[in-house]
Amino acid sequence: MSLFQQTLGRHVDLSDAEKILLSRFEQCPQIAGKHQMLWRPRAKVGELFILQSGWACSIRCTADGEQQVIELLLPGDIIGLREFTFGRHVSEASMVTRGTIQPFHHENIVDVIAASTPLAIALFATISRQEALLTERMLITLHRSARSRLLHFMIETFFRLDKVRHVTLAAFDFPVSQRLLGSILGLSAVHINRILKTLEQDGILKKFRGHIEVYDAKQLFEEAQFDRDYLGDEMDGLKQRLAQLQLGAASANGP
Amino acid sequence: MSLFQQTLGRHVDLSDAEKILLSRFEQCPQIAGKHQMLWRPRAKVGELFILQSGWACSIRCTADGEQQVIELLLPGDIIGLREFTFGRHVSEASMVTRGTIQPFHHENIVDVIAASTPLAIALFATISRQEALLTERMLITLHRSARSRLLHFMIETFFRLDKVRHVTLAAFDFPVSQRLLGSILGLSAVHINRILKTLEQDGILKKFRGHIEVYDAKQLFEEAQFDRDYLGDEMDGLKQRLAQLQLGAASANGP
DNA sequence: CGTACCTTTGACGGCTGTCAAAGGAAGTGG
DNA sequence: CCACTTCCTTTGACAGCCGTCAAAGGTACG
Repeated sequence: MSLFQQTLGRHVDLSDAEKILLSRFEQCPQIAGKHQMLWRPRAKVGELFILQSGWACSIRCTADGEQQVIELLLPGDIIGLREFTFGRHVSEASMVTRGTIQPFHHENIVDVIAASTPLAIALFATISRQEALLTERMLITLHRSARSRLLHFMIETFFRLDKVRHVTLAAFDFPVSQRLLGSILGLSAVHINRILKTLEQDGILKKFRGHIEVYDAKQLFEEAQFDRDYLGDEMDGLKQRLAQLQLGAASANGP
Repeated sequence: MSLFQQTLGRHVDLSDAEKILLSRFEQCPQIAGKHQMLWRPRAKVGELFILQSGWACSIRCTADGEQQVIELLLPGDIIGLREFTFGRHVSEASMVTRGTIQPFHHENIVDVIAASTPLAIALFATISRQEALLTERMLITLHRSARSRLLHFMIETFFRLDKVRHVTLAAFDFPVSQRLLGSILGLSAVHINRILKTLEQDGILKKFRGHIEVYDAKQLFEEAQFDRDYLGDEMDGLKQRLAQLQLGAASANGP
């Protein structure tokens, strides 16, 4: 099963027909270089991308040339999902590392929604989870210290990675520069550096160029006050109704 | 045309059949009192609400009893849309003022999505706009001063109100206490008060209990660096594809 | 008429940004 | 393989925004 099917399949059970529908999106994979821009701000919304490998982010560029990172995108994520109903992009998107992307036209999402209610719901669940990530980040930004924010972001990213492909907390890849961390968390790169230094001194973790080593997971989670609830994939309340709908459709179309 | 139809109709053109489908949601309106809680945190997701009149908000309550406001909801908004695919609520919702709400079960959204692709897309557009609001608020929180944040929030709320029912910038209702403003913007009530005082001294605006009077709109917009892009309803790129789909469906079902 | 909440004001302190400068790492082209 | 450039990391000094605490007056609601 492909990464994309796996991602949407976290929310609903996919039939063979639906897998075929999705496989149409997974053609023409492309290599995207580090820092490659995927669309320009204010460009008409057209191509979206499934991120197969590598990390990406969406960015807002302010009038005074500052770069503000909106979200970090990991393998399995759809780049641009948040804006596919807009006429024009309000953000720009670019690769954080080199990676593989599969472009598709935003109109194709409409076709999928029209063709399969379960997939439509799965897409809703996907965008809702994305919004939940954003909500959590906003609340934490508003109410916690820089150190707690940084720790929380590292744990969140670890869990998101772990869902896609098993990684270990003790040591995992984390190709995000201190400057980029600052842009994501709304802190200066200087301050990020100071925090990282104290984290190392306190024996909690060490970020060493492209990866993180965690020395004291217990204290890490304690300080970050991490609550996994918002990362859940389950959709219990709706699966039942989807099953009813499919039964109804089957009997209507049946012999 | 009802408020709800008007809200979804901002994104797509509604057929008569779709209006009938939506009218099913708009039964049994209820009065909800000030501060009335609409669901408890961690409750199973069940009833959602169309807000017909009055203001509401969704809230996260932390372990230490602090209240963090996630979003402000205005007439025409769907309360709980962000969480309808989740098994359990991660937030709680409550009324800011007295108002009217129309409850419906979250499974009904699935039925609407199954019954009408244009309505499904309109719901996507709605949730995407909600996410855009959140994104904007997060970026502004991360990168702007408290004063700029407060001004920006006031303007945003004005435009959201103005979409639903024409209001004037010179004087409009704004039933949000200084404490609540603090919870929304992640500032202490004390600091909100200090900012409001300077805003009045600078001749920009005055918040007087339940409403705002704007004295100097030009300077207001200038300081807030307000950019309307993210509030747009248009969905140009997808309307065409929706029309194609409907034509296809019509010829398939036709005589 | 009393109680609870909201607003207002002052003093103080800490977290975090800005500026500046230097050393290190990595990618590029010859 | 080396020189060069660019970006990233590290460190120090200093300033300012905004939170916290405390207390008093005002307002709404029962």
